[in-house]
Amino acid sequence: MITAMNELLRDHIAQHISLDSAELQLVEAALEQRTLKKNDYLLSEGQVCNYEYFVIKGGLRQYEVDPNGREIIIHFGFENWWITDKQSLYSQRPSIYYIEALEETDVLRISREDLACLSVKIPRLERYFHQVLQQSSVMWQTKILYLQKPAEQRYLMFREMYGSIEQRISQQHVAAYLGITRETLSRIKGQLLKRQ
Amino acid sequence: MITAMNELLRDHIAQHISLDSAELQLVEAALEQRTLKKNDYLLSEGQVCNYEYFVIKGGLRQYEVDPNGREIIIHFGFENWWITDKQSLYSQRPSIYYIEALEETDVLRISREDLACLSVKIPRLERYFHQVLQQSSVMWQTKILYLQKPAEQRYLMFREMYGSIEQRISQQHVAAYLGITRETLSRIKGQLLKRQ
DNA sequence: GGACGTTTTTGATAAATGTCACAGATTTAG
DNA sequence: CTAAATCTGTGACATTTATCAAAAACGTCC
Repeated sequence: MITAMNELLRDHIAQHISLDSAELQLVEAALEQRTLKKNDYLLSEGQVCNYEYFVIKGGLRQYEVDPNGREIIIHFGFENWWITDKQSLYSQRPSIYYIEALEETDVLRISREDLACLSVKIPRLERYFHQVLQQSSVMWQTKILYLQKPAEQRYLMFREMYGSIEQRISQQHVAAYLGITRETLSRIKGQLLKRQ
Repeated sequence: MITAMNELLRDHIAQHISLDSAELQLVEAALEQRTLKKNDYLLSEGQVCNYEYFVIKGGLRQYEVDPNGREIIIHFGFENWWITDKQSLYSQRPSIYYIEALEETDVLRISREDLACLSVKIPRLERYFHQVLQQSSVMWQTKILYLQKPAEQRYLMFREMYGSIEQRISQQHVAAYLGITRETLSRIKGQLLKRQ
């Protein structure tokens, strides 16, 4: 039997807990693969989010559209990241976010129900998801810290956190992630270049 | 035997999972109570954080002091909240944060090691902490969203999230939490009063 | 009840960031 | 390969927010 579960996810899990092949097969059975073209949506405002998604190729952005039509990006998801709207997933209420593909993207998804079942059958899996959640919590805390600093410092932190991935994100999306306008970001980049 | 564990925590746990009295006693044995006077520190910059703290009375603020000496508050902790520096706790590296009492405060603390032991003995406890973490994740995500909006909207969201607790926090601390100056916050409050 | 320390308010001014308009540059689709 | 669409850079100007200084309000301790 050919395993459908991507190596990336298997490795990612293995970094946190070890599963035997029977357990891996259980996990695998709960996963579905989905492919998105650029600008396709994984989730739209008003939908109830029912899945956690693991990115195996490509990139996504999670954003809100505010009453003035402005997009506020709160999160990016690239290879090896889990992404979902936890708020909607846990409350089972309509999401206020869009999750959209920035490029051609492959994800594995697992439903809330399947995840709950799996957690009962494989308690160690809860530890894996707990550790993933801890990591993302720390990231969010760091982002909160930097959002309270001036624009230039926000951009520098973005570079540190997203490193090589910066080139895959358009400048307007970086700006929307940092809470500044694209014009301001453009000027900041110009100044940084002049200074170095 | 008199139980040292505060009712607040017992109720808080009971809202998520149910423990029998033997299990409760195990948890209790791992907890220590600490009392802080106003302005006492639970954690200082440079220390490695080794505990998770549950507030049973009073309030705390978690903040960074930036290179210019400005305080950036990323989080408050009041009754019924767990508070810690997860970044330091998980990495066992020195913290960049202070956690300071805003008023006379009682907390229960549990060490990282004891928590790990307890999680093995009482697997359900992991679910409790997972759910607590999920809740705080959602809060942080909401804060990230609002930090990308203008000052007035940040203040309004603060009011919604912290409601009645606002009166227990000085205005300069609210400002430091919202990433604006106290002067700006004062003017915003003035305008809101004039408009309503 | 006063005196002290702290916090909040207010005003004048400076700095940072946003807005709008448009010209280049780059990417995409046919 | 070219035309259209999208993204990025730049300038002039508006708006928001920060800074600094001082006065008013508040709290606390004798």
